[in-house]
Amino acid sequence: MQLNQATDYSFRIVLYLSSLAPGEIATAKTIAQREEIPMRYLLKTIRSLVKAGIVRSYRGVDGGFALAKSPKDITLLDVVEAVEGPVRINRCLKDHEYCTKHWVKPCPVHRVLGGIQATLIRELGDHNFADLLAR
Amino acid sequence: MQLNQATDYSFRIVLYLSSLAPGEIATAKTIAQREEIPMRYLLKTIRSLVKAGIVRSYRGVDGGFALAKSPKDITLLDVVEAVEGPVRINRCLKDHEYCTKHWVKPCPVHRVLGGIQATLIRELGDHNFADLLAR
DNA sequence: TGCAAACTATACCGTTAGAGTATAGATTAA
DNA sequence: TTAATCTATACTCTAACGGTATAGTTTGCA
Repeated sequence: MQLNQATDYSFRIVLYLSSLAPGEIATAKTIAQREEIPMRYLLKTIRSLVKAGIVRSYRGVDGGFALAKSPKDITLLDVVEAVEGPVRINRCLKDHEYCTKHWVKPCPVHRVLGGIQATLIRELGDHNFADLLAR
Repeated sequence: MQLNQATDYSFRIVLYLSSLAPGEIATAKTIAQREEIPMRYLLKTIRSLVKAGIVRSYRGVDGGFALAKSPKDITLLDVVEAVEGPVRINRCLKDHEYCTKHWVKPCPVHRVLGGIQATLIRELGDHNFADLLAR
């Protein structure tokens, strides 16, 4: 029931890139040092942000990373899903095999957890990185 | 970011015990069969519910398990915490070492996640097993 | 008294996911 | 052409998860 380390790093990566001038590029080395993330692990982790269209990468000399869109268009949810995939707080919400055991209708736990998960997703989606920076 | 199998089993165990007459005892074998939980794993898992004061155990012949209190006094949160410990959605909310890196005040991600976690905890605490059964 | 039906305690096992490292390769500016 | 960067893939180590095994304790009852 916990976001993993890569996600936590990713929050900090995106927050840092959000603090730069629009379009400004930072190298992996700079980000790693600033945010105290192991360099090679950062390189691996940031790939999911690139693939998700949150971060853009530039190869070669003077290359590096920059946000692919405006901080206000990136939410916590975007980052979580980029790194961990869809938010599912319980297996029965992922695989309907579970929880249909002794209930004709989906079991009540199933339904209530579904509601709680929906709230969680909504809240994560409600916070973008422009707002975060402003605080 | 997912509740584990033991927690899911525990929801079903408590829900089943809630459906019995007050004070009625069910053996591990019965619960295991009804809820399709491996018997030995159930015996291990249900210990945390006993230790948390949610379930009472009775040893010896005619022994078994029953709720230690009324279903309306047991919430989803009680069960989650009994099995997994306190709900912490991010490491920085567990260990203040993290996230204080480049911020004098706690970092904004930290603070927002704290709020989201509070909502999650409140919602889990809002649903008791009497309500769940009634649905 | 002794036995069998239950739970308890502890320890073990196999698999998977998480966190991080390593190596070789591709791209690009100068 | 070279050096600075990112990319791809694969590897390692550890801890947690899910489950099993064994031996022990408690209790009702014949």
